[in-house]
Amino acid sequence: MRIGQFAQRAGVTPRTVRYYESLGLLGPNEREGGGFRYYTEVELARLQKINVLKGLGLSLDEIAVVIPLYFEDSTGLRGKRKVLEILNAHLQETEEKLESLNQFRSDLKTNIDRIQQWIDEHA
Amino acid sequence: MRIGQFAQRAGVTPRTVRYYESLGLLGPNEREGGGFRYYTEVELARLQKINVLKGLGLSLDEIAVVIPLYFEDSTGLRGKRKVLEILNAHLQETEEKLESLNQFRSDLKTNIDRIQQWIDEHA
DNA sequence: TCTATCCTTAACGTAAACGTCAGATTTGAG
DNA sequence: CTCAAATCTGACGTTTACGTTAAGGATAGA
Repeated sequence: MRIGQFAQRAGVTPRTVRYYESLGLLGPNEREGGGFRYYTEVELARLQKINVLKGLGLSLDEIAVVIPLYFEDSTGLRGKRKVLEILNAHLQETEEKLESLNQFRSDLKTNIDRIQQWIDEHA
Repeated sequence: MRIGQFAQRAGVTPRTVRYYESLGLLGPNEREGGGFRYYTEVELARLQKINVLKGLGLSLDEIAVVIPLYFEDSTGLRGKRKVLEILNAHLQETEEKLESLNQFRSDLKTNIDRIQQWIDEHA
């Protein structure tokens, strides 16, 4: 599959795919024949994973650090320890975000109820 | 309190404060005497709230929509209904984010455990 | 073979959220 | 009163994550 279909199936533009490649998020693949990029389902899964992580608010730089874990086998003990560090930091951040988000949700609900009640009273 | 101390107590820079003012997130306050901005604890609470919302990934534009609810009394039925719409949309987004974030957290834990186990085995 | 469509690189444009000067004015401590 | 420190208003610079031409080469169906 070439870049057009590849990008479309992931819900992004070809430009985005090339940009990610330039950042090292997607590998420089086979360039058969006329210099076109060809992708497989494996690469597609990777791109979709990137989108999920982006949706969680990770920057592309952060994703570049985490994404290899899903698709490559990092080798060496020191590398693993480093990755462990990073992941634990992300875990802590994530849990703090979860807490804030729950608080935010409850604030939202309170406000919604308050306004709804005001509307009901003045209907 | 003037802008320097104000900004510092909120963990931002004076430039950020002026920027927020230009967006309408913080009011154009009293400009006693020589044209300096003077702030109170109330404004500080507002600025801190803005920081929390930012930490949750809301854009300044989105915050501009939500923040008045915490500190001002929006008036009029039509306004209330509109605000209600926006808040409900935010609530839905928030709940989706919560779900994704929980998934992300569980993925992280899985990876951490996997790596930790690998390290233990090869220690 | 022709042509419509897809692909290539290179380079400039954009929006958000500030940072960073420059040059003038105000404040407050000594 | 004096003078360094803080503040003021522009205005241009920066980063992230792409969008958007421009000018050409490759591919596939009629």
